[in-house]
Formats: sequence, structure tokens, C-alpha cells
Amino acid sequence: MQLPLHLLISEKLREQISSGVFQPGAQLPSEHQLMSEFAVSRITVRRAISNLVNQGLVVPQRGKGVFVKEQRKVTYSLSSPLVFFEEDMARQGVVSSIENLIFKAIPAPPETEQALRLDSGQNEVYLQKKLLLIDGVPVAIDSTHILPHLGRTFAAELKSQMTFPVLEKNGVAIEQITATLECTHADYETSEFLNVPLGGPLLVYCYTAYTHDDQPVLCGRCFSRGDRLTYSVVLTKRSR
Amino acid sequence: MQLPLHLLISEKLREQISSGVFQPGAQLPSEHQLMSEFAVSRITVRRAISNLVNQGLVVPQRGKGVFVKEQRKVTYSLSSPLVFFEEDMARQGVVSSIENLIFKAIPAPPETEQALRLDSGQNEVYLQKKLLLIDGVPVAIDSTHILPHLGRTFAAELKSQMTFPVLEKNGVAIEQITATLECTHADYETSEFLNVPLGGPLLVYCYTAYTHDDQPVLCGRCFSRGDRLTYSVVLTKRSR
DNA sequence: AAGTGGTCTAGACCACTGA
DNA sequence: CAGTGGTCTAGACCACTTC
Repeated sequence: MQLPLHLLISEKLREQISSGVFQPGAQLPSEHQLMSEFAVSRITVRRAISNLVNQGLVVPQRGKGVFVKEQRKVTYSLSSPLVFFEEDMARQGVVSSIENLIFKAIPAPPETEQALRLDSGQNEVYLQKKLLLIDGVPVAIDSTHILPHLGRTFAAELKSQMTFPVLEKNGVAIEQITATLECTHADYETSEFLNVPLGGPLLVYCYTAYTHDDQPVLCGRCFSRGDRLTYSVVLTKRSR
Repeated sequence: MQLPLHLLISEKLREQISSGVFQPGAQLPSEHQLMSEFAVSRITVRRAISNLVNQGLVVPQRGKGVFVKEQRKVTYSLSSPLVFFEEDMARQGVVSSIENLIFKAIPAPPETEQALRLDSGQNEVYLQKKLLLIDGVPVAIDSTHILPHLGRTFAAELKSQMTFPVLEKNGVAIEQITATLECTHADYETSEFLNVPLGGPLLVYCYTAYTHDDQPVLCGRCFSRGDRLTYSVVLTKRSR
């Protein structure tokens, strides 16, 4: 038995990409050229290209052609989460910014009540959704639930600046964060926001932040483009 | 302007899946049924289903049908990386095991020389590749480079047991680990090993482990199925 | 206007599953 | 055997980019 045609073609192209025959930014042969080169139908060529898109190797552009993707990742350090996000990024030579999408009070959903240790009942929390941009392009979308009195008091600042520095500056020191990191697929809505193919890989950073007396003050999730962000962490034995 | 047909169909099915019309494990209507239900061609139906596959929502099975995927993730704690992997998993009610694929001495590649602080030159290190299984199915593939004298001495144990416990038991205490977590796509080879669709999301855990005197002893990468594994971590401010 | 990728059709053959 | 998904063909129309 042998591989289906579309796989043969996409594997051959993949090799040529990783061996540098097609450099990042370079244009692949057009569908028409590939059809005659491999003597297959257009659908098969398109399937092969779609394999490469799914592997994040290539980006098609309507009316222009298919181009090899530039791979450039930026690292976000979990071990110094209180450093300004902007500074962290600046050290890596990129410009970062945030864009507030939503900031409003909502009734707390059950998971949030539990995470923030609110008595169950009709609690309010502030919901903030924001985009994180690097060099002007959106790389992550964050959704945070904040204790009501903090959200109310610092609304203006929270809308325009990163969350942790704002709290820190106002005497709310974050002492501990519990977090998980996992992977998901971009659904249609997220894929539009982050300009990523439908189903593309996202890193999900779920966090709860605590002050010195173990009081949770906020929790949230950050969905970031898997092709643009890396998280780093240092673990020492005595820290548990 | 409006959405293309294949997206309309896949979004409609996605809603039905997340609203529970199709429970996990349930079978979707066949391609033939969907063709007449939406009055479109087979290619369009297949494209819609392919959208769902790319989002990890659904798994097609040849000769049987398309089924809604069961979502069950297992959490690996980075904050207690020295605990037996098996114990960590057992606490979550699953059975884990490892399967040695490769164990041999190789010339150290440059990145490894740097990570393990070897003098540049013709160094040897031990390369171990192993599969991590949960409930009998492969969920991750790990590739580790180990200092030569350690690999040589503990070869037998390393082949059948988890790395850190073996070292610990033999007096090599791991005191610190630096790590990064990122996302990639499964290439063809990995997709076969882990039984994942081509291009599916993988979590990549890159690590270097140090003993008490800051001496690196091993480094490696673990590629794990994004749909089966989560990493958790606790960060405290003083650990800087 | 010519060239590119995006969507869609109708129809064919194959491989696998299960009764 | 009938039903399922997997692969592939030939051909059509559209939307966008570039000249």
C-alpha cells in the first residue's frame, strides 16, 4: 500500500520547505503549476496545500499565491508575571499593546464564584475582555473576572493598562498565581479575532491570582496564538 | 455578504454538538443524509465535516460513520515534577506507562552541548525516545538527551522507568528545571505515532534539569497530544 | 485582462464495516 | 450485501490582486 496522492505531494513540498528550497516568505508554485507538475487534478493539489496550511507551514493569499510562513515566536515568562508585559516584550525587541474590548459588571458564573471564593448567590464581578497585540497584530485574547470593588475602583486604568501592574501600583500585591496551560482549537469567532485558520492551535493560559493573605482577586483565561507565543517557567524543588 | 455553505453547515453542527443535541460518542448523520438535508453536494458536506475535525470536535471512522469526540484531559503538574508520573496519573484515576523506543549513544548536537554545558567538540550523549501511554493509548512522545556517564550507568532502569525517579533513587537529585511550553502541529510521522490527525495541536514541553550545584544533567522535549494533556503550575512571588 | 486562490457541482471508484 | 467514509477526476463560476 502507498500514501494517497495528496499526502505524497504535501510531504514532498514540506521537505522542500524545511530543507530551504522554499525560504520563509517565498511563494509556492501556483495550483496550476502543481497540477501539471504532479499530473493531478486541482482538488488533489488543493488538498495537498490544505495539509500544509493545517501544519502551519504556509499561508494562502487570495489573488496572490501561497507563501511560506515566517516563524517568529515571542516568549512570555510565567516566573516573573508581575513584570510589565510591555517590558517583557520590549526585551525581545517587539512592541506590545492592549486593546480593551469589553469592561462591564456581570453576574458571576458558578466557576468564578468558586475560584474567587464568593458566597454563592447573586454576586457581581467585572468582566474584562481585551486583545493583546504584538507589533500591531493581535496575538491573544484575554477574558478576566475581577472582584467587584477592584473593578469598580480602577475601571479607567484597567481599560488602558495591563492588569497586574495597575493593581500593584494601587497597593494590591499579587503574591501567588495558580495556573494551567493547555491547547485548544480556534473556533470560528476566535479565528476571526486572531486572524488564524479555523481549528488552528491556541495556547490556553487559565489563571487565578491571590494576594498575600491567600485571597483570590481575579481569575481568567488567555487564548493565545500557538504560532506566536511561548510560555517559559523556572521550577525549583523547594518551591514545593 | 454571507458565510460560505461549508461554514454554515459546520457552524450549525457545532452548535448542535455543544448544545448536546449530539452527545459525546454519538453518531452524526451520514454524508448522504447531510447532502439531502442541506441540499448541497458531497464535497461541501465533506468540507463541513473536515471543519469539525480540524476543531477536534468529531472523529470519522471508515465504514462506520462520524462520531462526536469524548473530551477527557489529564493534568500533569509541573510544580511536583519529581513525583512519579505514575502516581500523579493514578491520583486522576488513570493508568499510565512508558514504552522505550530508542536508547543509544549519539554525538551531541550543538544545542544540546550548549544546554548541558559541554565543551564543544565530539561529545557523546545518550538519546532516549519513549512513548507515554495513558490507559494504554499513546499520549506523548518524549526525546531526552542525557549526560553520558548517567546514561551508561543507569541504562537498564532508564529504559523501563520514568527518568527523574530513576536518577533520584540513585542519588542524582534534580533541584531545578527550566522549561518552556509551546504549541505545534503534528507532522505526518508524529500524527501516526500519537494517532492524531495531520496538523493536530501538540503541546511541546522543553526542559533542562539541573542538580544542586547548577550542573545540567539532561535536556529534552516532550510532544504531547493537545486534546489529552494539561500542564499545571503554581507561581509564588518570592520564587522570582 | 490575466493570473491567483475560494467555492461548488456531478459523478466515479475504492476500502472498510457490519449484518 | 448495503452503507459508510476516503480518494480522485473534470469543469464551472466567483473574488481578489496586479499590470
